[in-house]
Amino acid sequence: MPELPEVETIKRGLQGLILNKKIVQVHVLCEKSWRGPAQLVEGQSVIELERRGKALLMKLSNGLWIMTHLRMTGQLIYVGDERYAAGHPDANFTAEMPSRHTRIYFDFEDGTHLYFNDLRKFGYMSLMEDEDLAQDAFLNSLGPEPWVMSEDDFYQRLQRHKSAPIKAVILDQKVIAGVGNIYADEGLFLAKIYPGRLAGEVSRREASALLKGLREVMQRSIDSGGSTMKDYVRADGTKGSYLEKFANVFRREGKCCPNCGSEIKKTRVAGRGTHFCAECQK
DNA sequence: CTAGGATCCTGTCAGC
DNA sequence: TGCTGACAGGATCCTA
Repeated sequence: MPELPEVETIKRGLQGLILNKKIVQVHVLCEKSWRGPAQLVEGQSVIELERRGKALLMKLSNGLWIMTHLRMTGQLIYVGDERYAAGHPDANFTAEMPSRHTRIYFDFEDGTHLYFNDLRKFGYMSLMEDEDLAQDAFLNSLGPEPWVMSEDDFYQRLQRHKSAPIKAVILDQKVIAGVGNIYADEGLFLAKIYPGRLAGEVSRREASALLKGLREVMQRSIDSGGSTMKDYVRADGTKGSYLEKFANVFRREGKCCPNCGSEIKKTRVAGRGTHFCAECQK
């Protein structure tokens, strides 16, 4: 689930909560979810947080890094006097920690905790040295961040995958970093491009609109605080969804297109659930 | 090199 | 109620 805006939200949220706090113990409840000698983390503190695409990097005081990839169902939950939960939105946001989906957690010196939960165990935390980071296959193959890439570069990259559906191409992290299923659908909607169109059929002008659309919807998500506990549980206690804050089509099948009023459809493109307006997106 | 499908894992939901 | 299959906000590995 967590795509670029969600990871950015986590990064910003944790910034004020865990920075420079000494980690006294690491609990690895699921071996699959952790890579590296966990004891090297104990006694250290997080001195810096970074994000690359959908990966979160925590730099430790001893120079090592913890790279976290949340994949489909990962979430990070900080519990202290205040609680901060972000990532894949589900009932764990408000549940007692650790829960049965907690894979790893950290105890800080001040008695607070950080929990890494991941229902499907696709995500992981990896302890790395500078050298490992420099050689990491995933990080090295990442395409540029949406705000860094030029429109020309984006168009050229699309042209390298002429016979794949445009949606499949923008989901490819080697093409552009951080786009996942939600923002792919939303960006294509804003650019008025049908997700199944072959990338080779996308014009230079449309590519430009698509890059702008992706930036716009991601920025809107980041500005409104991504997926956190706050919007999962509304002030009145009812369950909300952060998608309400920016989504025009995602998980809105059967509802009205905010643009033209016709019915939003759901189909499959590139093996993924895909939402679009057949009137607006050609 | 690209494109497409299976795969990792757990849970939920629709349909019988 | 209980079973079965489809599907899920991701990325990799394998094959053609």
